[in-house]
Amino acid sequence: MKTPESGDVGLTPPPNFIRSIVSEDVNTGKNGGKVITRFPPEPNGYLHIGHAKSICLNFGLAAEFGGHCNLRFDDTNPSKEEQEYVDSIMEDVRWLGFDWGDRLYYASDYFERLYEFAEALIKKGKAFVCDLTFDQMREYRGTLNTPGKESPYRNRPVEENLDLFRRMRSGEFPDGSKTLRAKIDMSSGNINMRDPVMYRIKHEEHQRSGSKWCIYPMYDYAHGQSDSLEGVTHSICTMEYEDHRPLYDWYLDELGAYHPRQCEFARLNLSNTVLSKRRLLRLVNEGHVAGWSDPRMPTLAGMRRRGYTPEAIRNLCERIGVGKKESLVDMGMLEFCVREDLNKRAPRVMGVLRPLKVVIDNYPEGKGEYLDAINNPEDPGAGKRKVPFSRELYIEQEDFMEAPPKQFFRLAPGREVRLRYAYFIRCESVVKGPDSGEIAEIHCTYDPATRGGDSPDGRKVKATLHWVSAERSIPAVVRLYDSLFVNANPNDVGEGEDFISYLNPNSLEILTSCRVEPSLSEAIPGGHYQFERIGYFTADAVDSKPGKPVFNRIVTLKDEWVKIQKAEKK
RNA sequence: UGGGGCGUAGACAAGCGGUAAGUCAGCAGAUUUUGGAUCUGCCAUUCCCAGGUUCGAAUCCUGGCGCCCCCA
Repeated sequence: MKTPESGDVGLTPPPNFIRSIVSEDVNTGKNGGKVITRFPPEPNGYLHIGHAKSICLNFGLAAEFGGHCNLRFDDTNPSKEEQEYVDSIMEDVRWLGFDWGDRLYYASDYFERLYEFAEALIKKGKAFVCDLTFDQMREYRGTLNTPGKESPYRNRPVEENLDLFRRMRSGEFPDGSKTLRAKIDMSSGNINMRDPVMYRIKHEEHQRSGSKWCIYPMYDYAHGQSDSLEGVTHSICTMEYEDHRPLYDWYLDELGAYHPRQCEFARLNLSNTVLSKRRLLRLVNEGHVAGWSDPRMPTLAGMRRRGYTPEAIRNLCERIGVGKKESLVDMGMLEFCVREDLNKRAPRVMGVLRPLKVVIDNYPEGKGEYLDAINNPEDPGAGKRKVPFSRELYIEQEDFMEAPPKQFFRLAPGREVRLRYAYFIRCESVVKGPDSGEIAEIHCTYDPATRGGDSPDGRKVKATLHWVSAERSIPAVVRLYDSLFVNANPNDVGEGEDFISYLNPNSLEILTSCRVEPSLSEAIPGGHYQFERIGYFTADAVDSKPGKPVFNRIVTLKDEWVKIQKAEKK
């Protein structure tokens, strides 16, 4: 999968057992050497990074073996699905960089075919109409350790089943009064095989088929047959469906239909966040986040808003591999992927998050000048820009210390540092606030001979600071995001505990008095920038406006100094 | 007292009978007008445990143990 922004994704995909299976099937000429996969989301939630793993796998395999991947909405449940989700899913898959072409399908389009299959099974004596209520059915099902009992309706004659099923379809019976069940084995150790329900009655409007149907197929029944109808060769799903495979196979075998091969892989877990639909829904509904696309959410919509790139996400998916083992991928891996991507292409800019005023006493009052700054040292083609310098500047509060520890080599009284692309400055004095004793501003002198940042006499400084002109910078709002949860695995909660209690109270900090270089007045919404020495940011796609930029922090830069500080605390 | 799956470093993950790849993290150094980036070196005598087979086992066999999923 190539994109204009990054052409190196997926060129040499690492080996994994699913690729081996597909590759072998291709080599042995199975399915005529064709590979057709599918991504089958249920349109009842937003896609998250766990889905991205599946999307990358399915579309990636199809691309690698010259096949294709279908996008199929598994919209068999009329009560839970909404157009909002359908739209967001399509947007997210496209954003990730994949294209299903004209292969957009809906399971609901197969309702008629699915119905015919069901009648075929009835005629074959492999399915029956059951009058057990929901509760009775649960009773009859048995438990993990005890076999179930056969339904008293199990041996209805074929003709009666056919008649009843047709009347179910025509709307003669109320919701829940009857189901169509497969006749398999009530004593199976695999509970999925204990005469599973194929159809239930639901007098509900379906968003696509309207009121045409009042019976709807169950997932297990609809899914495999949909795969079959589409000629899918490899039906790739997550491990929890491994138990369902015997049923998947059973339907197809009894029907004598084209039989795709189901393969299961372990779903993705990411540290410090949650990826279950139920939990994400709770975060949204209980207002812990500002909706599905809150930049802290692991949804693709949220990650996009946060500023993560599709390249980074695809790279992550490749790096983590595909296996059957349950795992918890460290968020650090994702962060590495974004840094790696953005380092190559994000233009560098200067912005001061927590400003501290610096006055250059020996710089002429009223004077101003423009200095050359390199847009991206990693990309010579990115060119240069002019940054305004003046007598009064802002630097980062944390770049100055009155009484620095030994390892701090930024600005301090009497010490000289470099202002990036500008001059060497030396701190001469500190002015404190009237009451609090807080540092109000610092006074420095500059060395005119160091213009641009080089010293003709070869003297060295230990630090280079970013800065902005007090007068010629513009205000900006910056939102600092951190992980949503404080513990690595919020799913792993003790008895009676709620994952909500592990929410990170500091997952969002909004800074409103930031100053950024004037070029950022035109920051492109959704564009990516590296604030030198701080991190990668995106101009918020919704809130950022010309002249009034709003930035989201995607990820910090690696920072040796915070590491040192942490080490010293210990 | 059923069925299915999984156990290789702090986190991922190759390996498929010939003597433990790679990535992230970590550590050390070089370099650096971002304490960024880059570069170099280090980081599992051992693969859940115990037996067995073999000249040789992470890989094969037997028996344990642990974790996950399925009745919701």
